Amino acid sequence: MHSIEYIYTWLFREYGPQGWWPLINHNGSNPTKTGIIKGYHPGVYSFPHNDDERFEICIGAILTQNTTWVNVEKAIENLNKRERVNPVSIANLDIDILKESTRPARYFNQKAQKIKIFTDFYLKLNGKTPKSEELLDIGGIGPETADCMLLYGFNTTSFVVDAYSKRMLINLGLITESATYQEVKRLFEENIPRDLIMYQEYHALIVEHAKRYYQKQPYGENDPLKTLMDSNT
DNA sequence: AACCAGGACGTGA
DNA sequence: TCACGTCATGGT
Repeated sequence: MHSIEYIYTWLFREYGPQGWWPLINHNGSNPTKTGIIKGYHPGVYSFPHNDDERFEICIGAILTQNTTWVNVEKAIENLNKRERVNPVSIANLDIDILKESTRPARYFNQKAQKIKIFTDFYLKLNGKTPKSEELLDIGGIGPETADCMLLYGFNTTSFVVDAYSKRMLINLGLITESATYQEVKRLFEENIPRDLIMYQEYHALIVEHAKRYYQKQPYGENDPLKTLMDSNT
């Protein structure tokens, strides 16, 4: 078994199903997770159930750029108090109200603009699944945000790479600092089965694991997974 | 009180 | 290409 698949097996056995992507309108929760309020649905893979939920995932993907999820939840809750979070109401929502509501999620000027632009794009989709390149061309949506939308919102088996993934793989000796987004993405995709649920769980599991061992420097200092992998070769 | 979150983009060399 | 600055809240 390749190390990439071994890591997944270990993480899943350690932390279990993660219930991503969290939806704040969903009353599920997982108190074992770090710093979580609500919205996770561990072991349930039927999401999104409708177009509004899909849209909420996409908006959340934009809001969580370089930001903690608890702050994103606050932003979405703020929005939810004023408007039902769906494409039409957000498209018609005053930009200043949007900024005021999403303030806790950082960079609110930029993100409010991004959300407006994305919402117009979303409405034009008419239920279709966008290509990755289309998402990247909108502006304000980079590779990770696009992959999050595709993987969790549109159920497309496109692996999500983030800063944590790189940090962990560097520490485990599987890549170097110079590895690009696409290179890391390919490393994952070429070494695990092309399975939607596994893609979804794997990225979520990395975040959960990294929150514990890869937040403060020196990164991955007492990562039990590294100790295990070092002793096994 | 520094440090940094589930990034993206513009700039100048 | 790439290293670096900007964006600009809130928890630990």
